[in-house]
Amino acid sequence: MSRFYVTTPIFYVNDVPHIGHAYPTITADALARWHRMMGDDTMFLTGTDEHGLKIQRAAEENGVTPQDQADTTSKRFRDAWELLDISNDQFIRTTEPRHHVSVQELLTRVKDNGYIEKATYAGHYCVSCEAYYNDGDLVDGDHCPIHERPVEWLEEENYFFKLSSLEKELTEWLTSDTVFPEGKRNEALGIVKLGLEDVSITRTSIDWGIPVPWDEDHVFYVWYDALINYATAVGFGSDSAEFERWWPHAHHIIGKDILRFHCVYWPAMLIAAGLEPPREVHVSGYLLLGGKKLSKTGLTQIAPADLVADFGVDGYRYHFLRDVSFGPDSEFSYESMVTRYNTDLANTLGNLLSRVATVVAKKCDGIGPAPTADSPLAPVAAECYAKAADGWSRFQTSVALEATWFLLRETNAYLEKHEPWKLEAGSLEVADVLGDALEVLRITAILASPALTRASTSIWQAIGLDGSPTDQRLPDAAEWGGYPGGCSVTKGAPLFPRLAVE
RNA sequence: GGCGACGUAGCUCAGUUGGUAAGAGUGCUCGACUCAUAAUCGAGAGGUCGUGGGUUCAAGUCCCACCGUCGCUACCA
Repeated sequence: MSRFYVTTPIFYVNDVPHIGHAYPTITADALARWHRMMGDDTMFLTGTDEHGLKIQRAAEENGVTPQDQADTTSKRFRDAWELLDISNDQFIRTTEPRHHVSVQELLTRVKDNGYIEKATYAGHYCVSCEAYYNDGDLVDGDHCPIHERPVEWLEEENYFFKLSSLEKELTEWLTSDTVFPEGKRNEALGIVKLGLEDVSITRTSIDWGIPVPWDEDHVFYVWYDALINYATAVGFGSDSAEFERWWPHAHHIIGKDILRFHCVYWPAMLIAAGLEPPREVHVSGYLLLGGKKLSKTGLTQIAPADLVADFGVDGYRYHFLRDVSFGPDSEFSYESMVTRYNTDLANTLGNLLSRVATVVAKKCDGIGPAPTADSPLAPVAAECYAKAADGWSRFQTSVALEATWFLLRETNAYLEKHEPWKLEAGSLEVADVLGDALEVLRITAILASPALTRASTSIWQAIGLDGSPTDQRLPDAAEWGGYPGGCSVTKGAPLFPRLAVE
């Protein structure tokens, strides 16, 4: 049995959940669900990032404490993930006591190992980014290039992390199979090749953060506190046996905007602390609207709940897992969501279940027959399973689902070829054809369950099986012949009612 | 300026280490069917794999240049 520890970024609580947050979270969720079915020891973590100047100021503006501010927004993320059937094992918040202990412990180790020193830092600071900028990076003289707001001049005595002394170790780590896709690994490698400068990791200008244990005037800069959440959640600083169990099996899913932090700073911190860097980092692109970043389009105003209202949880999840190719930037469009829903979910899958259920009712008295061992669909199912498993293992969710749907299309063609609705009721041939189709529905319910958390169970029940698809164990459950026959097949309301094209 | 990514059918994209006459879905055209959610099935049209060179028996897949889009980074200031 292998271990699979998957994480999403932890989301900053100045922003409410939108589809840009939901995308990596759904991806991580589907992967976690797949690995659970594979029988892997699986841990799925998400959470919220709650420290920093921006939170402190937002709280002041709202007339509440930073903790209140964090509590409110953090809950909105938990609610959003509940709505989307996110099956995270843990939800970490960086304001938790266990995280404070963990951060202080990890960075103390870094310091004890000689990787932290004191120096003065001064520069243009963007409160929104929580980052310093060089003059050349600014636009319009004094505006942050990301937020296009004026930066502020800050000068403070800080502790620095001696990143520059870890180039060799980082190059070594990045040269192995660690960052995906490969292009992103080269990008990270490029950052290291250009030469690394030591980075400031503490602040004295604010107090909404985790105190530096060896100097009470300082708190850790929010980024360095945030990264450590991945270690905290699996027991660093609190449960060494648990930490041993999960680390370094981490698979981080991130957006390309935080590549530098996850592919350079984070592994460097771990190495400096005498720990192993994460196993893998998977970098996704941006969701775009009209070729522009989500954050610049107003699309962040679209709450997942709005789309769930139109497409259902399954429709929402399926669209992002199937239509977004993990890695490159991806164009978001409502129209393509409608198309995908209608063709794959309503037509290919939903309609297949409907027609099979109807014919079983008419020709087999509603009792689903067993499949045939030598069905021509058996090798197709085996190949689709292999491709799907490969897709899931490479974080290529769209590849995995495309492979799964191929089996459904072949099954529709198989029905067309044998026309069971024209055959004699109760005949052997009609039982064979319908048994094969039901077997495909059983296998598909399992293979699609990481995406279709609800419909997969509906299909399972409609073809008369007990339990649920998520209780099945792969790869055995995907073997042809698992449908026992003799089950009562029921035709319910359409699984995915077609959506009118607007 | 330096480094890097990307550029494959109208659209969205697969193409793992170079090798069967370029793939899928969707869209479009034609035909079939009517069990089914006006669903399904079949056939077809549609690509100089950004452009131009090069390496090789063989390149979408490697090398160089250029064009386009984007990113990281530097300097001048």
